[in-house]
Amino acid sequence: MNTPHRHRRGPTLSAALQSLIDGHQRVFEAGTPVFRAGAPARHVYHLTEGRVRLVRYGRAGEEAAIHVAQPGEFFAEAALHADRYHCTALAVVPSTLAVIPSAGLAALLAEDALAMQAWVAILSSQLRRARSRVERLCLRSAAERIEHLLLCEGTGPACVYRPGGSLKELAVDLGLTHEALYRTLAHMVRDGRLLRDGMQLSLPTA
Amino acid sequence: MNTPHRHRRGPTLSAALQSLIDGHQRVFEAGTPVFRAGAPARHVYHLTEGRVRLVRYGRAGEEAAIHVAQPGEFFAEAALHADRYHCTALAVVPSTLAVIPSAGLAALLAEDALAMQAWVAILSSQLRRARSRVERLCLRSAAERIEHLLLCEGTGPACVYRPGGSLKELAVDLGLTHEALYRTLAHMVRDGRLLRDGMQLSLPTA
DNA sequence: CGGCGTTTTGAGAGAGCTCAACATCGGTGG
DNA sequence: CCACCGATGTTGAGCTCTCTCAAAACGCCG
Repeated sequence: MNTPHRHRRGPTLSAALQSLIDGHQRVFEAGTPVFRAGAPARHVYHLTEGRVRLVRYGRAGEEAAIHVAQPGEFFAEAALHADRYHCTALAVVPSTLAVIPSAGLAALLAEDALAMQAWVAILSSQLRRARSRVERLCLRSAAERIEHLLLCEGTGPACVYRPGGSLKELAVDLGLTHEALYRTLAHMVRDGRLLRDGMQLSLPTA
Repeated sequence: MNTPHRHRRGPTLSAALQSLIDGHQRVFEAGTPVFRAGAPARHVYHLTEGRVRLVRYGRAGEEAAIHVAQPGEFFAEAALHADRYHCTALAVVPSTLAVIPSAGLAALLAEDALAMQAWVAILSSQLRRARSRVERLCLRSAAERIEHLLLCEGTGPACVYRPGGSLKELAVDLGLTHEALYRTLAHMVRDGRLLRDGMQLSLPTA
């Protein structure tokens, strides 16, 4: 049922930051609210395992997802600077996450320059990836999105990319249905625009 | 030709940060590279006016935009933590921007706690908006994207939203063609799912 | 008035979504 | 060992929505 190592690549956390995470692990059942909009923003969170949806609600009760947190991600970082949460966080599957008092985190960042550096690096890295994903989703065709993914997230000159999870999850990441992704992958391989070795994708050396 | 106040809402910059921006303004002609991939990462940038594309290139020379910076945004913030730029930045129109030495910025952040706090707040805010936009672009229909925009970026209970620029620019932001946006707005107003007063959009109180 | 850009509407085509069927693989239990 | 089950992977056919190309109304400014 589990996929062992889902932690996304990114800057390494400082030891102090890591211990802060390790010391506040809690488990939330599926459907449980982690926090609610309007509540005092007293904690920052780090998702270890599972999935958490951050949503806002309209008058008519319609739901809008602001973000879906993945394992290895911080969320509600704004609790450091805001009084109250502006959205509601819901565990969509059984999830374990670190519930970090924002006061404690603020204190650590204020006194530990290394931790502060790590924190800024984490935010920068996440921002860069989110922006990249925005541009990817603005591309109209499935093939363009896949090429963009390899160019931006692939490693080495061949832009080798190995998805963290299943192709189904990759499809969600690309804003496609899994059928469209399968078809497009097959198409691109047939046309010589993509190399595929099982789960490993790369660009042909033109 | 110009739209006077394009600066996006967000945390206020500290005075020290603002003076750092004001002191390093430079103008780039359209098409001019601001920096190139592989070059030593010695500056962080803040776009005052214009537009800058951050791109990566594949083997075959194909271009992939990582991000398109808007006025009021910082970009290449990662220059604080990385040795070299991982992408190329190109001015797409004549642009004025602050070329901030990363060493100077790092020094300021290290000694001025207020500036550091502002910096973290800026990054958090940008990250939140980028994540929200990712979710918006994952929605399939134009109407859903518009509703999501109002729910996430609108103010007050009616989710009043006034786009910063023209509807044409808003369409780009939503990942739609301008035709699709115009049509969908008209459709939604006709169906009573949206209120429109000139440029001001809001949700009907259900 | 005469451009220029935005806004708006029309018609056609293409791409991805939806629904559906089937293959494949790993695990579970009789 | 094999039957069964669920999840992932894969392919097919039709439909819907957006994109594309086209044209015209509108506002703004020289």
